[in-house]
Amino acid sequence: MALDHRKKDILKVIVDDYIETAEPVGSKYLVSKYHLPVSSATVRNTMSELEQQGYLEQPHTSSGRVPSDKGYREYVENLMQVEWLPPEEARGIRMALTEQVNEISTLLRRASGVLSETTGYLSVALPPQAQSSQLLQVKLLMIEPGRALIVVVLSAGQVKDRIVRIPDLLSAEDLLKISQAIEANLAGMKLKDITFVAVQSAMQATSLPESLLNQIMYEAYTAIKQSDNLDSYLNGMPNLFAHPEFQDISRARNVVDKLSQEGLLFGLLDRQWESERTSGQLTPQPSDLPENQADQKRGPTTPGEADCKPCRYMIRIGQELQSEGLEDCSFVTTTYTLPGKLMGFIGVLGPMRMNYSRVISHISFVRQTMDDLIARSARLNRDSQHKEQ
Amino acid sequence: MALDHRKKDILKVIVDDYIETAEPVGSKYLVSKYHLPVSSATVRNTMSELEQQGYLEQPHTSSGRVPSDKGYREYVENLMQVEWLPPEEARGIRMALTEQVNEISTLLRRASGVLSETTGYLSVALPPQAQSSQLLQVKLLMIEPGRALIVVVLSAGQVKDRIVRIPDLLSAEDLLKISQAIEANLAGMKLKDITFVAVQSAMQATSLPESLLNQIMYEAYTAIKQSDNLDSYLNGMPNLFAHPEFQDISRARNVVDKLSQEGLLFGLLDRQWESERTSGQLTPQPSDLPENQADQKRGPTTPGEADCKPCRYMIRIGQELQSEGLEDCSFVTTTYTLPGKLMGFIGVLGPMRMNYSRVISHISFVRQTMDDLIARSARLNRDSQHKEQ
DNA sequence: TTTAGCACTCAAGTCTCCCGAGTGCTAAAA
DNA sequence: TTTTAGCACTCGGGAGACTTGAGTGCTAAA
Repeated sequence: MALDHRKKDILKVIVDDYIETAEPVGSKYLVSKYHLPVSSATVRNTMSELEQQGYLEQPHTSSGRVPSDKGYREYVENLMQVEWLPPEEARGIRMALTEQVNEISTLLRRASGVLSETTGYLSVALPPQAQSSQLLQVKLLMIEPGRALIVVVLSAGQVKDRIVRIPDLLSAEDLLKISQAIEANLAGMKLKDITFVAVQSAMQATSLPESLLNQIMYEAYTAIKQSDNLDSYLNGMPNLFAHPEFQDISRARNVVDKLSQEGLLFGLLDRQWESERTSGQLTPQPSDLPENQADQKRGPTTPGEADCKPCRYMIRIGQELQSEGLEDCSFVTTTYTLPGKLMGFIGVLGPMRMNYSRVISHISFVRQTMDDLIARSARLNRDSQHKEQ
Repeated sequence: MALDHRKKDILKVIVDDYIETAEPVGSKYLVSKYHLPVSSATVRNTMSELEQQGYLEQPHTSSGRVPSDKGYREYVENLMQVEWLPPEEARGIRMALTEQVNEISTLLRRASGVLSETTGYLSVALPPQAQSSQLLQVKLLMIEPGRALIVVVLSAGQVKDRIVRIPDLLSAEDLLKISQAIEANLAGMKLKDITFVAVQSAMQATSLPESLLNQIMYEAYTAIKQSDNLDSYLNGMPNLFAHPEFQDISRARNVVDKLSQEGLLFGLLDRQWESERTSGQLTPQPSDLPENQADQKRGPTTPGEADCKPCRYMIRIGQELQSEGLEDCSFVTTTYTLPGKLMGFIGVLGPMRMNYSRVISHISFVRQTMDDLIARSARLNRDSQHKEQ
């Protein structure tokens, strides 16, 4: 069932061209534009076979062919060439990401912004799955009697705060006691391992009257548990409208609708999360990790950029997204890593006809740069900690 | 130059009908649909005069009339009737806003969500202009050597945190000292009155070596000053696509483009801010405060809702927005108030052909409810503080 | 196995025609 | 003086006919 050489060549050229022009491609046009060493009739026969095998579709009789989901899948797995980023562009991206970044949230905002700008599609960046983060600190600050600010600091520099109601009688000292007790008992635990009972028993160590504690216990627990509810960064919505597949307003609306739904992106990425953990196959097709095509090995253009190679990424095409309204879209995602086996996601969403090669090289580079920055910052901290001792 | 009675009637009916149908309205149709006591010829004459006076436009000869910017302006100022919210709807909104709200940011998120859902347009909610907020607390929490979390608490329960680099040598105690010094010197000041010199002199009271302080001073200053950079809440983008004026993708794109520009909304609202302060006229037309039309005085349907009356709001129509890309839109905004003369904004953006009456009644009610909730919460705090003494 | 040739298909553009809702103007009616 | 009836005119938009051209499948020859 594998495709012979000619079929591969022709399929590749068809997808390349369709990505470029958004027009169904025909046999004669193909031969003349790409100087194929065969006649249009031969191409026609090949196309016909590719169609029978499900790699191509015909919008209507007597029109050119268009890649099917399966065709794109074959293309991204075996046919396309991922180009390296031109060094100027790489330098620009690196600078944009490096400047003035103290927090992971700033880095994510930048990453998303850069991706949408350089690819011309929609991009999204999600903070690490905080459920696996460790709790580092919990602080309770009195705002005014009856209201306190609870600040939860997680590993990898994630911070979440929220205001909670507390019993009027609690003093600033009580709050200090409570937060110290929580920290003493829960610091270092993973968020997902923290239970209500754990919070309860931690707080009982404060020897404060139980009646007071009862009122704040639940607030503290939910504040801690929900601190994974961090912000996602989405950029480039207007970019989508530039592509011909979204000229039809109803499609555009479907997509915007979907993307506005809180939680949808998390859902999509959870699936990747799953498949990363089990490092197994994806449901629709074994799609992950096409990281080692032979034709990709030609080196980078500058030695300085040598440390960026295409990395683990996942591509979901059309139906594979299993999301009504996104049938015409593809989603390329990858994960960045933080110390402590934490992972977060960045992704680019565009029409199925997106320039996969371009997107992959950009997202790879952004991911690599993020990993570098994070690692460097972690190293700096380790060093300075070392120095202190 | 004032419009006589018939002209007013006819203009009102035209705008009403155009808002409902989005079709240019013609004379004969108008007479038969609304049983006007005059003939179509008379209506035609009147329309022709209204057009000459600039209240109506004709998309092309031999088509019906459409309101112009000026026509809408006359409509919202003198012609439309603002209906009260049906009590069930009011109750629903009130419940949605009341539930589990501890923070101003939650309230804003809810308010924006409710507005976009109930009006079917796009809505936005902005936090109070923090430059006029008072600084209440500044806390510095050690995250790890070299990095600290600075938490800035403003009046009205606004909280902003960010991670800053600090000299490696600073200890947790140093941080405590610094934050206490800042609080002691700056607490109670308005954000806009805080200068770099003030921070500087505050921190010198810590008697820490100047070399250490120099490194953190600027960070602290910018963290405090930029704490007004709070999040805005925008909902209902997909709603816009449902309206016929945005079926043309390029218009839709213009709007989405504009709205994606960080800062645009703030800019639009700054202008309102200005005009609220000087309580003077708006540039294009004296547009604010049409709050006392006589025909609006018929009471609410239930006594329970009696405390909600249409409030100060501002309507900007088409060109008045002075924003390229939003020429076909209108923007209805109002301000909610917080203790200490703080003000924030909520607004609804829709096609120029939006249902102003509906939007105004909803936004008024939401504003009123927000003000109530905020005031009640402030009262509770005052009471409990009182009790403690 | 490949190619040349031919007949066939069909979307999309263009042209024409026609309909109807709408207008402005004028002269008669109120 | 104001309103109405009547009439001629306008023009967007929909329906239908026609053309064009890029594309296909099939068959027979190279």
